[in-house]
Amino acid sequence: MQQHKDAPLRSDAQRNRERILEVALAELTHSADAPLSAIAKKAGVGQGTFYRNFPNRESLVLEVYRYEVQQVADAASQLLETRAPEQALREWMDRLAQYAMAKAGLADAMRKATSARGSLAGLGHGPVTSAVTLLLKANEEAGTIRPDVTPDDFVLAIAGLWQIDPHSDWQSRAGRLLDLVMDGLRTGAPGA
Amino acid sequence: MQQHKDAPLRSDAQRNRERILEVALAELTHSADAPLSAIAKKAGVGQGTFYRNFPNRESLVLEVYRYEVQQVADAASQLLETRAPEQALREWMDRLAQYAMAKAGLADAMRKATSARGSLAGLGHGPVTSAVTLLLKANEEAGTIRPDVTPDDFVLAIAGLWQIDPHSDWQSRAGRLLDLVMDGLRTGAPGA
DNA sequence: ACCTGAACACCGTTCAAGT
DNA sequence: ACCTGAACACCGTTCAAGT
Repeated sequence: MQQHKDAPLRSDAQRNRERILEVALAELTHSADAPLSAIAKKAGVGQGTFYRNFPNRESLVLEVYRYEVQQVADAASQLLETRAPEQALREWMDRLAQYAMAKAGLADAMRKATSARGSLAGLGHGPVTSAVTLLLKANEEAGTIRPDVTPDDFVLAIAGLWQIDPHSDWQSRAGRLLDLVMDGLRTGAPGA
Repeated sequence: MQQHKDAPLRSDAQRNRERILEVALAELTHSADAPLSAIAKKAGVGQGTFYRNFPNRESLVLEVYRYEVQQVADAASQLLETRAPEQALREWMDRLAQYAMAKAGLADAMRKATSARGSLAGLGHGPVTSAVTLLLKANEEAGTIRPDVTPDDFVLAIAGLWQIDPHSDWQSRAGRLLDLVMDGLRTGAPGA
């Protein structure tokens, strides 16, 4: 008997939750593996309170970046309105790279949000997959990319992004990778 | 004063080191994050002995898979002798995928062996990079891929491999990814 | 219904004492 | 020169006691 169906949190509980998220955003942005205990402490809540809200690290990370991830996802449809499908796709990828590099923890969140067995809900297969589906569909219909590319293919193809060191000059490395991916998406029939 | 210049290890020390590696291979292959303490225990050595040989997890992983990684790297030149450059490249990628999927810990080793800031020696930038360089060069000269692809580009392009769950049916996902990468490598001029 | 903080478990790392 | 294993530090997780 933990919590009623959709009962709103008690006001103090809600404040606690918000403070945790606030601190976590700052902390995780700085380094992706900041200790959870340190976050609890800085947020001024006990360990138990922390764990009631976020039973494990993944649930915290997903929640912290839910807003940012949603924003990235939303950019897809906006780009499709103002640009040709091909450009929209490419610019979206650039934005994705920018976000990932700016926030150290976001790359992890993305990996989990897109990974098949991310298990945990929230962004389950979520908004990013939807955004990708949208972009791929638009491009397929415009004939700018081949018609057999799945969102899963795409996510694997850009996985190199999450491996780039945000401190080095990631710009050129990411750019070259995305150029390569775009070309791969464009060309003709797949192999045997 | 730990160890003379190239003095051979005392025989008991050498046996210990070998037993650790033996156990570690089995253990890490099964799950990539097996506790180091468990490995030490199963190998029948004290914690201190373990740490003398492998000061951190990475050094152990690199050493454990040094042989396997070397084998994958060597396959490159062998393939180039018996096959057309394009086929050699593609088959090498397939082998890479197979190894990575068979050994849970090897994917991690690969990431570290190829990552720019893997820091630790051993496979520093090592044999894998050499193998990739070889394969890319042969293909560039044969005109089967574009001439501006660096080993770094390639490593980032196939990074999706390390993200595939070895327990699911990885075959098709890896295959589709590698098809896509091959096409990206082949096509004409890069973007703006 | 929610909070706190001590307590526990686990794992990596060090080090004094042995041979 | 090398080994052992107890001891320490750190972090995640649980839970009895409080309001």
